[in-house]
Amino acid sequence: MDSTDIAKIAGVSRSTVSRVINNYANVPEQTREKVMKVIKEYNYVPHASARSLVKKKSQTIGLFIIDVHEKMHPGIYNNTYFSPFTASVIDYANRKNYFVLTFSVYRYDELRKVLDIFREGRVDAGIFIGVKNGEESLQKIINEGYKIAIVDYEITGIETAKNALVINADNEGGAYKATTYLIKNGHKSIAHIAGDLKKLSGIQRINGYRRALQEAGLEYKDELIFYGDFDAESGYKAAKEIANISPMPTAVFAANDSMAMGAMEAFKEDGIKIPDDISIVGFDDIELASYVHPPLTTVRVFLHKMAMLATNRIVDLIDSGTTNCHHDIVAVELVERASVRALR
Amino acid sequence: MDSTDIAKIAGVSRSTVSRVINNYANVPEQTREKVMKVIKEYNYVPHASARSLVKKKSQTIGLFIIDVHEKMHPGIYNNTYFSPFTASVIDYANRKNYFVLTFSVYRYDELRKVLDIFREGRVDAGIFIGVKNGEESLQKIINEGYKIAIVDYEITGIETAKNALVINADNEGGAYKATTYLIKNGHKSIAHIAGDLKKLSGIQRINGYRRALQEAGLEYKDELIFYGDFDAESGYKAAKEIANISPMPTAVFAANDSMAMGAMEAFKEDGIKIPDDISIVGFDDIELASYVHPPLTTVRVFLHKMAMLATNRIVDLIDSGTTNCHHDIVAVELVERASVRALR
DNA sequence: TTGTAAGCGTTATCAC
DNA sequence: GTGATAACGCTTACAA
Repeated sequence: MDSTDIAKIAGVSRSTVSRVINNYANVPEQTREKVMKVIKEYNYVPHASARSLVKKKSQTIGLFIIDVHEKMHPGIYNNTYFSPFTASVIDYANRKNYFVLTFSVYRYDELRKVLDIFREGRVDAGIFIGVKNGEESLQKIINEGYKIAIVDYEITGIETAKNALVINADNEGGAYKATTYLIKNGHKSIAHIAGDLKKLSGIQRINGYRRALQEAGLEYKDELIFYGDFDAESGYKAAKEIANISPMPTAVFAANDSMAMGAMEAFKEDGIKIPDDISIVGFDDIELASYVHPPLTTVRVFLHKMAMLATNRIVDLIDSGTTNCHHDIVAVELVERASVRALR
Repeated sequence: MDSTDIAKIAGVSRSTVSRVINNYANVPEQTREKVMKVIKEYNYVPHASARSLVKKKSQTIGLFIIDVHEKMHPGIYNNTYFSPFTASVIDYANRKNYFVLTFSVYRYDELRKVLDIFREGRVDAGIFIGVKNGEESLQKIINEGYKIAIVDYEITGIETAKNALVINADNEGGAYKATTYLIKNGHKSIAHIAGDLKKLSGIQRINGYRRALQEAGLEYKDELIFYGDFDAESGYKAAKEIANISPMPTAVFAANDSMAMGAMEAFKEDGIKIPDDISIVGFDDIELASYVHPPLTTVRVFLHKMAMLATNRIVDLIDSGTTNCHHDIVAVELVERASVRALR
């Protein structure tokens, strides 16, 4: 059942069918109804490929979840972290009549294949999350002029990036808040479990920690920084080391909740009580954070809001063609739970 | 940069370029190399729409997450439950060179739009999860002959469904195991918080509960059945009612973990200790289950395995064209944690 | 207002 | 082996 058939049955030409389908102004109500009746009757829908071939528009946006881990447990993809982001992107895109093609990238070399997806014309734009800062394959995509929105990223070479926009959480501010919160609670020796410093959020969070210390007149000590990778296991390892410091720091600021939870587990194993013996603050406020014991004090990131911004902005970019290169910074908020103790 | 350009530069015809791209046998190594060189040099990739137009194949499968709730908190999509399923589908599909178009359906009437996605030729096949049993819109899709795999569903009218396959967890067996486990632990008065009985899993789980009771010679009592909808809130409400029964049942089998956790919260509020005062078993083994206190004893469903089966089966169906209508039942396993107490 | 015809970028058929 | 040529199903000038 294609437009030719519909045209024949309705007694008009293919062009007229097309005009009706596309809601052209210059078709009289009478013919419109006549054609619509046949369209409804035969459940005619224009073929997507034929349409995008001529319109040069696929009406779909690509969602690229980059989830690379040092050691990959093959077959186990537990990136529940991206779940609210993904769900929101799909929802907002669908609302604006866009389809979403989702990809998971588990190794950086797979990112090269992503470029071809754009070249094939399979997507009109892309949304990226989880990319390490300055990633070469991504820069290539930007340089070829494809429209993309990136979460947790910093675009270099701004003049070439007329079609790239960026959405970040206020990582620096959040880390500052978290650390300051610990300081206000009387903590003076605060360790930091840093995240993956190849990611913008990793860098910004350690910076916020540092600034809070400095502004409070506390010394930033290298031996209190533990380099993780945002995974729980690295938080666990860091905590094992922290437990061996004497005197032990009274508090830990972890760059995300997963590492905070890994650390909690390690402390628990060693008989170190939270928050009695050590306080801990995380970042992200993932679903689990409120379920662990004690419930984790953390910095809430509004991933769904970031998804909304990314999607709406990129759709605007496609639809309007404007090269209004945005950089959004989404506010975060400290959520106090029970993993921090006030000293003295 | 299209095939015409490549052809011109390489000094051959479009047909030859096509033959090279598609790895046809009858092109000599020399021309192949000559053409490939140009293709590489100009990063030529065939246009997806043009290709699927003529091949009548989009090389993408649709993933439809049906997530309808009675009362929808607008804008908040917390379906972390589907996350491992989604991630696995995408991964397995990508491995077999398929793309995945994902949709979330939050209201049943939106399901009608899904049919058009098939008609548009946007997807070669679809995978559905979360549909209520016998859903009309889905039956329509099946009847029009589209290739689909459904999770948690029962296909009626088997002769018309040559292209539909089904993947289910062993819900009945799992519920039987869970209930029997409680019985073996000395429980005789076991309440059941049923799930959404419009879903196959809801029905099968209550059936397994019933069979376990019967085989143990225990009476199935209507007043011990509480009708929920798989959401935490309904579990919470059920527990509030259970707490008022006297004598209170010594155990509860909830048809999923969310309801079990809702129930735990309610019991906690009422000062009812788990497992001291009441034992509880859930179903699914979602990530949270091991983090709540006490850690929840539950029945593990291998969603990623079901995703793998669904994806591989549907890809086979597309590629081979065979109408080998499968019905898989994926085994489940009881995971003992700390929410059940042995009586006496 | 409507129809004819060209074109979107491929692949498939058929000669040569 | 390779190159015309005709589809694939649609939109869009252009003509009428």
